[in-house]
Amino acid sequence: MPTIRDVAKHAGVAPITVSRVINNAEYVSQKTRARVQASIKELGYVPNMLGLSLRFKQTMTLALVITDITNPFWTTVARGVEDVAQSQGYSVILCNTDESEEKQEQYLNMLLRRRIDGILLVPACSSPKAVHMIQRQGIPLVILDRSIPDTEVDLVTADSEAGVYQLIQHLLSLGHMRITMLTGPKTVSTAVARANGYRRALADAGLPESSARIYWGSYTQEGGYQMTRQALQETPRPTALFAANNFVAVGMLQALREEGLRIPDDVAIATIDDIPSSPIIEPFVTTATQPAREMGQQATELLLGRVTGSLTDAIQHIVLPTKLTFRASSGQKAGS
Amino acid sequence: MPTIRDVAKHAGVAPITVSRVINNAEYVSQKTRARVQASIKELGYVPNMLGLSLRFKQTMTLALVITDITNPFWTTVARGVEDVAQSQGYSVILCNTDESEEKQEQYLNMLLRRRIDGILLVPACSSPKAVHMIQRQGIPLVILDRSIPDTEVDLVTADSEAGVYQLIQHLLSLGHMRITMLTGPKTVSTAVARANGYRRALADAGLPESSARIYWGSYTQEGGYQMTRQALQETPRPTALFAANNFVAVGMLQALREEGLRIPDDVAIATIDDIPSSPIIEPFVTTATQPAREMGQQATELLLGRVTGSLTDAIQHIVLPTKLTFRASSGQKAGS
DNA sequence: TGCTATTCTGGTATCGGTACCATGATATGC
DNA sequence: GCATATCATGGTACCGATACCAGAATAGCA
Repeated sequence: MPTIRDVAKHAGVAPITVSRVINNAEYVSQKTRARVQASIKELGYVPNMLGLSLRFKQTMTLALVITDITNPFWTTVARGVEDVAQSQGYSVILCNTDESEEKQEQYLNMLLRRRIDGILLVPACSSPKAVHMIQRQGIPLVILDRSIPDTEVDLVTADSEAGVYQLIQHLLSLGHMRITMLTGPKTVSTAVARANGYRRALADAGLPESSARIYWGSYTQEGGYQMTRQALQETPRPTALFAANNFVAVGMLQALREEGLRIPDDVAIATIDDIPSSPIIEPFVTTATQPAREMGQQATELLLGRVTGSLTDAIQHIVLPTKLTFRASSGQKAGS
Repeated sequence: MPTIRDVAKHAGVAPITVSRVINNAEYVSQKTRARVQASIKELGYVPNMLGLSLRFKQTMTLALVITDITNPFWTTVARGVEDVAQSQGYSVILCNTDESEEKQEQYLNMLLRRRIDGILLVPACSSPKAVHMIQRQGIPLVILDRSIPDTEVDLVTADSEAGVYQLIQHLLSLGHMRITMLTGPKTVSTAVARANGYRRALADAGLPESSARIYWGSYTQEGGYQMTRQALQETPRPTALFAANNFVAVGMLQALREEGLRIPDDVAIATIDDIPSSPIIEPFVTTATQPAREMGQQATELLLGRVTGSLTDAIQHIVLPTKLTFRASSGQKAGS
């Protein structure tokens, strides 16, 4: 692969002159410019970014560290990230941690060695260790979706606590008095926030704390299935179930189908984030949807602000509203 | 950010000695090793890969250039790619072309400047221009999913032609004589291959060429909707519709729902690749599914074989079988 | 013609690693 | 005690770009 020196030799000039031609700098005569351009074309020369990256300490690369790209929510976030990055000339390296702290640490170490310009991180756990490691190296960092306690870091989340609050209020207004919450692990901030939204809605409705029924599990289909099985054992049976994420909702629906329970007649349900729905039927489940693409875009814009230095304000916490959609699964007529 | 020279100075040794400690090379005394490791820790030193990349001309980076990560098929492919790459120490840069040749070219130029080690490409068009540009630079390249005519290049595809053939055979065996094919643009090889599978099945069943009804559109929901609207105008109306990809199928279902046509009683349907299906109902649509994750994995293994030089065989064309699933939408009982 | 201003071109150093070779220090064998 | 082998360490150069400064060529003007 030819270098700038090969081109220079071929054109009978100095490397720096070729550089000036490439970058459209002033002070290159028409004759020289044409000769150099001919040489570039003939040799198929492509400038090597690595030299520049080494010299000027910027790689024009960001990293997106998420739990799993096959979750449609993260897919959409990723698309938002890539769009904004691309529009400003940055590339995005994709990393899947599968919620494993070990995998996350491996990835982060690799990213630091690569001297990428900034990191978008969905933390696999609530420990601030990873954040401190990145901050110590002075790499701009934006945390996505989940917060980390007692940590000064830019953050972009959706207000799922409010989403849950409103949906629980909605269920209460439909007369449900026994609403059970199925959420994620206590180490994941969104799982805790959503449980809090649930508790707050009950309290504001004047219900005693003891009326709260919360199951802590994993944010997976299997977790949703297990928690639903347990929740249905309660006597009296809950009249409504709330799934704290879309995978939990899928497991919940599976368990309800196996039990032969009708929705919403036997049990009403609601959830956070849409579940995949077949185009042959009307979407069915009442949800509070997080604006995934917008989260990706805003997080990337914030990160690039830090990277380029155009943004020097204090730490930001951007909270985007969720979008409520009331459908048949909660017992309400669709569209209302 | 400290360099190897900073660490060397701090530990009172030469940079090369620090290098030896980092790489666990022989011939470093215990005492020196301990002192250097202490300095590394104290300074928070992280080696800079850029120096190595520049020197040894490898960046340990691959690129995945697809049309759109929000399509679940590509998402799954991407996951397969990332898994294999990660296991061998490579990172993956993600690029969405949105089927635009211009965007593709921009991305490829950027990737060449980055001196990435290899490219996985889903071509936005059937022109061999992009392939030639990459091959001229000597960058290993594997084409995914779509072939490019008259071009010598490694290729990983699914045998969707055979999948279509079998599904059409299946529809014929159920007595359908008027089957209409809704496919993608003529410039996309899979759209052509799937049309060919359709024609071959008709021919082998002894039907005249004139019995073929093929609509060429775009591989999108909108395309599927438009083509279905047109197809339903035919008299006599088709008794079965075949959608050449999952997005087309979604548009098709939408149009059929609007027309109030029942599946399979009024019209039978089948498609390539699963469409998202709600967990509240049984999966419904008869499909030939492409093994997306495996395609990503095999393509990446092939690519890394070329990158590392461990694979020097002739050009390969890996064709993976599709998986047939007969469900209710074709008029057959589920599971049979 | 001589002087200055402008245009054009190039030499050298640098970014952060490691390969290569050289050299000094210590251990081993007879 | 001396030759040789092994261990331990360091100096220099290089990968491919461009910044910085220097200097040469030309143009403009009195």
